Amino acid sequence: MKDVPEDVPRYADMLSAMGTEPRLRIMRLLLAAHPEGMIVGDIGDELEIASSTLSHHLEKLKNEELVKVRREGTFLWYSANAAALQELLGFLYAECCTRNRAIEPRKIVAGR
Amino acid sequence: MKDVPEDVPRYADMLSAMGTEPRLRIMRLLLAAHPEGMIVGDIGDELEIASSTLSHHLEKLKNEELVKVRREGTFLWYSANAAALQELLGFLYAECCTRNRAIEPRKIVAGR
DNA sequence: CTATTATTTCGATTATGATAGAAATACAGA
DNA sequence: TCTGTATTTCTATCATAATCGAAATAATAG
Repeated sequence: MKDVPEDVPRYADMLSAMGTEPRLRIMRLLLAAHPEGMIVGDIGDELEIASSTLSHHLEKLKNEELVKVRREGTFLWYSANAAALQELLGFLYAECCTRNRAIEPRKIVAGR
Repeated sequence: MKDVPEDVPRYADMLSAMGTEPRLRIMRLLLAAHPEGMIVGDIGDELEIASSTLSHHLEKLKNEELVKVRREGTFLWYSANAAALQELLGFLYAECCTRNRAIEPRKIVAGR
């Protein structure tokens, strides 16, 4: 398992995209509604975010591949990209403890 | 399992703290060196970060409880806070799919 | 106390991001 | 085509963050 330094900026951007209160709320909401997701208007209603601001946040999450979009008529359905999230967590722990094997990576990753 | 909206800002700050290239590199380095961690000077040498800049980044990671510090003589040893990371991941997925149980949360969390 | 090394704080500059109102675009239906 | 609703883009403002050199502090050894 080698280091992949070229991926660091990409994963940093993903973390950063989730690193604000409104966007983290959006991600949690979409995860709760996984896998169908929600339409933009309902997200905005539930989180009370102005439409232009919400659009800006959704664009960022989309750019970082944290959410996916599909159109259905006049509605856009946004949903969490579970595979990308999984990748991100894998990357974070990829080298865990490689300099000292006292603790198993799974022990940290797996959680409850 | 209830929603805990008051925790959102805290976890957003944790994600944001890891959401820059230099700090994500620091976290990965400290995870690789887990659980002893590394001294500031060695982190700076390995990542080629100016000492004042590095200090700034370490302070932020420490404020968000992502790293722990202990002093040993004139050296400061920084190490990853594995428990805090675990909490963060747990929070992210806490409500996964609660609006539709088609997918098991573990399936997304567990990874390889 | 002095010298030396490790680390942080100060101060200033530059860049990036969050926000939202108003205007523009996309789609569906009559 | 005209209308109404959903969503995005435009434009501007304000706040926060990254960076680093220089000076300051912390700890140890002599």
